[in-house]
Amino acid sequence: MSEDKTAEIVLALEIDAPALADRLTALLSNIPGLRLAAPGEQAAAAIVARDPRIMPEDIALTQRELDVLALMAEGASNKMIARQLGISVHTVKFHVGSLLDKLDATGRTDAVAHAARRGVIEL
Amino acid sequence: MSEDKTAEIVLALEIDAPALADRLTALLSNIPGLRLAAPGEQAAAAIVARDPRIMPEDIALTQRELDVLALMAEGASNKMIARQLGISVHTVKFHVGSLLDKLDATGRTDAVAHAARRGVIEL
DNA sequence: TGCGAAACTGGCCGGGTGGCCAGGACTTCC
DNA sequence: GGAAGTCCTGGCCACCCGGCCAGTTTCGCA
Repeated sequence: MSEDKTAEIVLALEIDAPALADRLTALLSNIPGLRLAAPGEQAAAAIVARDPRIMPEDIALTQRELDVLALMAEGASNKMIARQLGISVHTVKFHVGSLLDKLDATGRTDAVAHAARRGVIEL
Repeated sequence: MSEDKTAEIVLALEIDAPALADRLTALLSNIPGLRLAAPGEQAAAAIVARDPRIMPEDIALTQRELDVLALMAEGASNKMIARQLGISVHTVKFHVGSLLDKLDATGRTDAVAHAARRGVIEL
């Protein structure tokens, strides 16, 4: 398990589109210090698709809503969020309500999942 | 804006670890046909971390717990999960309780976030 | 064959959540 | 001077959630 810091970087290629995958394979196969992972092999990093359609502009969320959303993603309750932001629980619930509406979610768990899916927040 | 089929492939580098990011930047910055994306720029693909330590083998979750977890990630309530799996709400709550325990979460939202973070589920 | 672990179900209850109503203060834009 | 948008607060209430108690069956293993 010698972790030589000059060891090759193993990169996994996780792209479905054959055309793009082929070109990346060709481009990356002859780089000293870099190696593409064999199927199933553990890799330090992976190349994944970035479909632009997934993120149609950050959905109009206000700063306060983003604050609340971030704390929701940490599993914080309304009470904890209120304490953290220095506002009342009622106001938190107000913002959560707006979030559920804007994110088209049925509950706070769904809201966090939706937000994470479209890159509004990072888990 | 001609979409030449030999156009550069734009690759986003989404790696937190500075050391790895730097090495990848150095390795990938002089490859004809490949270009690293500027911050915020739309990319065809992205390089993301694949740290094995993050996933210490799928944490011992039973099949039933995985079923419940998947539905939780969809924002389903205990009642909906019960209906979906054909079991009672009490049993759902039992599994949710085990999930909270095993995932070290304070609530269902936190559980889904934790599970997504360590790759147990895919959002 | 006995024993424990896992899965399933139930009742109960305190507290959390989300939806509804209402109001006020502030800034920005027309 | 409005009008619109954001942010903040309160009360009320049905429902959901998570934790507690208890029990059952089923399974694999020693």
